Amino acid sequence: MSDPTKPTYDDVVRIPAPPGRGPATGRPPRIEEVAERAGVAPITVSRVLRHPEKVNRETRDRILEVIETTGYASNPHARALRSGRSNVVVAFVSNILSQQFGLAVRSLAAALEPEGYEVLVGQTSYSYAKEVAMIQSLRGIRPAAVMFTGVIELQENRAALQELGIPVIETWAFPRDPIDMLVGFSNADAGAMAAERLAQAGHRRLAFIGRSSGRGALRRDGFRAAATRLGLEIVHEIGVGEITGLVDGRAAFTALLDRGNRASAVFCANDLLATGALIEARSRGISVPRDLALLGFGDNDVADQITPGLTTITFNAAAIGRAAGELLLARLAGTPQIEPRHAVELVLLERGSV
Amino acid sequence: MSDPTKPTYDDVVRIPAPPGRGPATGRPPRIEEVAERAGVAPITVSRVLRHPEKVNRETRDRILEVIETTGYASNPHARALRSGRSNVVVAFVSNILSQQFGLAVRSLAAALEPEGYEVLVGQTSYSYAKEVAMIQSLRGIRPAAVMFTGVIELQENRAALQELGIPVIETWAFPRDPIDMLVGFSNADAGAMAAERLAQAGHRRLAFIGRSSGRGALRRDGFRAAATRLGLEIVHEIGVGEITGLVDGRAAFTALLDRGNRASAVFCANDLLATGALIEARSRGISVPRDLALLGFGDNDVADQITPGLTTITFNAAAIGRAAGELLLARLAGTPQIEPRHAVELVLLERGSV
DNA sequence: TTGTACGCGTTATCAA
DNA sequence: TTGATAACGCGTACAA
Repeated sequence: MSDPTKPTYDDVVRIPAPPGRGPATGRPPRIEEVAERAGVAPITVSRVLRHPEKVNRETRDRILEVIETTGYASNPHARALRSGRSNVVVAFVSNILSQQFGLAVRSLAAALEPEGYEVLVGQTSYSYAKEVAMIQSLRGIRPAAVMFTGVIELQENRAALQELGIPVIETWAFPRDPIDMLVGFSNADAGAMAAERLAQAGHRRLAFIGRSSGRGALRRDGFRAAATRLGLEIVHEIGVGEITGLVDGRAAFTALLDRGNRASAVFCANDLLATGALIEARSRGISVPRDLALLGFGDNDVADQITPGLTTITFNAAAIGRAAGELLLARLAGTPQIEPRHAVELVLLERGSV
Repeated sequence: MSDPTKPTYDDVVRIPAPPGRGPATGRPPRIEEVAERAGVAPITVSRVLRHPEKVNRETRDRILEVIETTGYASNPHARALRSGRSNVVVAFVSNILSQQFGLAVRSLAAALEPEGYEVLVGQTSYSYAKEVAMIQSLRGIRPAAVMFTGVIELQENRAALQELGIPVIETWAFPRDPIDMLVGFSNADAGAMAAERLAQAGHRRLAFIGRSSGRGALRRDGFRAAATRLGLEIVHEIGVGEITGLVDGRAAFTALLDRGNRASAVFCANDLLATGALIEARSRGISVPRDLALLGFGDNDVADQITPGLTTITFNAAAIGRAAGELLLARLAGTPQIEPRHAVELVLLERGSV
């Protein structure tokens, strides 16, 4: 198409520097220089930054002014090396492409950054090997805290994380025994809500589409249990592997039809799957919800924009990040008596596909 | 809905530790311990890790064995402090929720991690203030390199980045004068391709929907120039601010209709906008492409799953990350004579909306 | 309230 | 090819 060897140049706008101090240049200033200019010892400058209340008001103001004019910022490596602790909070997501995880990480960062912490994102890719490697690398980085968008299943990693001696937040589930702190919701309850909603709509024969490990399995188990309790029958279960896009939902739905679907309603344990299923159904002339009801979980961006809107069970991902940030700040500030579990509410969004 | 105060516990699977070495526990081993066990000085251990060719083969093998059994990994803070350089490569994305940026970062990480670099993701949120602050913080972190999913517009930041003295990669555009290295495509060409494709389909009166700053503006300018050249008329331009979801595309399309649309084809400079527009058109009974043609840019996940598929101009985001990784590795390895610009090909994906 | 002395763990530099 | 020494920049521990 375009000739990649001779692209037209883009006339990118160049925004001139505002008058005043130019860009910080050369070597960053060290604490010693700030101390000299302010006529104090380096340790006093350090105290102004770490324990301002321990420094005389006038001295502090003078030092702060020098810090301001020099643009001094302490070297994070030296700080981490000396104190054995850094201001980095590492957030691990199992899939960097997930919108929900992105929202949670974003609000975590929004909560922590004003307090001087830096949030960095790592990816575990639903792989245990990767998870082991990343947790090993934490031993060197010594972050201030770690958050996972998920829970840790490998005992080995649970132990390793505990040994780090830093706050650890697990999310996206509600296990009996979190490693340390928890901001999550019950996946079992989500599955149960699904069965209840479909029963209420009069469905008796149900199908399930979802991952057969991890959180998908937790939702499936809750779905199964509630179905049994309500006297419903689960006539098909389509297990899927890693979910990379809408295409997986289309494939799973096709598999359901290939097996001669006998269900009148389908619970998809993930909205990407549900949306894909909805698109596939429509392309086959299957009317949703008239011919078949579809219920999703997780609420991604597309779910409420397609027609009919996808009815889904969801929660506020940003609220998870926010609550995680607040828990962490409390713990890092040494607040005693923190309730280390926070439950996020599940919500049923009615949009017409059931 | 569910009672958030009493969620059901999730019975998370616990995967037992495999037999063999337990989790790394306690303080990480220091180089001194490794040296003692191997009967050498610490510096020799360091050399085995940094410049293995400078160490006698037998000595090296003996040290490597001790490293293996102890699980030693050097402390990144100490290393960065002493050597003034870390193994961290920082990738800044303007929006952590973007799928395309995610793909690029993912393949950047895949290219760099085998070589011992760690990729950390930061977010600039399309905000200059944020960008200034993050670049300032780089002075302390001293990363091995930086990548941006975008180009830097503020002269102040361009200068600051140059002063860092580390490799800097800009992407997602093709400016005349990149700060350092560049892996991008021409947004002007993308706009031109759009006009050409619509002209070829016989359209004479066009509309544009997109951001009126940044890369959106570059595509618009290319679109305008080509339209003029081809004797087409751009009868509407709908500028949008920050794009957060499909809803922005719906709103922009509605705005277009409110202005009494006279165009027979619309170029949306972003697929989220285009998909939103397509959904809005469908919900209003406007047939695409019969009543109105829609052409997008960027190819997100949804674009090829909806009906009709969105015809779009795109590129391989993963290839950008990969090429950036290779350029960086070459530079970091000190390879002389690197061509610091890499152009990625634009591709027209025909899917029925034009 | 402020300062002195020292060490965090590593690697650059120079010497052997 | 290997080692001794010092220094990276900061903050803890303790002293004044």
